[in-house]
Amino acid sequence: VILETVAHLGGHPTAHEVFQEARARLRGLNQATVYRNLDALHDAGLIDSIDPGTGQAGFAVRDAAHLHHHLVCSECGGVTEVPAKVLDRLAATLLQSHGFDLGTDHLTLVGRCRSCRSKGVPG
Amino acid sequence: VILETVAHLGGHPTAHEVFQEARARLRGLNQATVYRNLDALHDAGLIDSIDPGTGQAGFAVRDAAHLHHHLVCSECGGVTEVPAKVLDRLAATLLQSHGFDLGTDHLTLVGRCRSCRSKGVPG
DNA sequence: GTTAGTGCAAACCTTTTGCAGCTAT
DNA sequence: ATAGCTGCAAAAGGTTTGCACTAAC
Repeated sequence: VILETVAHLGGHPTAHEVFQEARARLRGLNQATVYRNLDALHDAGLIDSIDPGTGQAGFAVRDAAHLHHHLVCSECGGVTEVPAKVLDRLAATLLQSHGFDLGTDHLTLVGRCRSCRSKGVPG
Repeated sequence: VILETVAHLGGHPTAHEVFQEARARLRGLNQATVYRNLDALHDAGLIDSIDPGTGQAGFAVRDAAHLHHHLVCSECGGVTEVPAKVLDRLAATLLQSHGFDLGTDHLTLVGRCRSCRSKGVPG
């Protein structure tokens, strides 16, 4: 049911959001159970866990058809999704030079988004 | 003194590590003061704050001569540093395609390190 | 009857905040 | 006295854990 809830919510809901929604289906559901299941599903490779830098983890069903990474603006906190293939070249480079196998989904890249840049605050 | 402590520690100490070390110099120093100063120094652009995905923030003096990013292994938690210029091409691409100005230092990239990959666990 | 998963509540950890006091302007 | 920074203690927020209980094999 937890997995269905994550899928149903779409996007990248936080543990608390999953909890709220799942509890609507299973009365009496406890937050600890949600965390335990989220963790188990993550270990099982069925969901991704995401660190958006906000202090709370996000979750999403693993979906090969919609691999993407996140551009997080350090000023406004806005999140933009970019297709995973944008990092293909970088991934190849890192694999070659450091033997490091870059994750293929839900990496978080921090920077300044277009609108915050155009507001003209010096970097 | 906080700034000196971060510089003296080197690497990417956590707030708690800075606190411990700084307290050795200033008896009675409080954790709240460390957080307040770390925040102020970060706002002033003198130090970078880093999200290593461990739930506690890291800090480092901003040093144009040693710009780098972090490769964090999702299995062993090990951190490898890579020169910032590795991401130059990606940064240019993102700027062009999304108007997104990628941070130049201390980004965190998650994946699997060489030794964990060679231990042969399927990914 | 042993294992796995649950609710509940309390603990945990990092970080933030309210407040009173000190220092220098 | 006023503004700014401090210590202290307590709160906040997200997450984890101990324990007793239930359901399943």
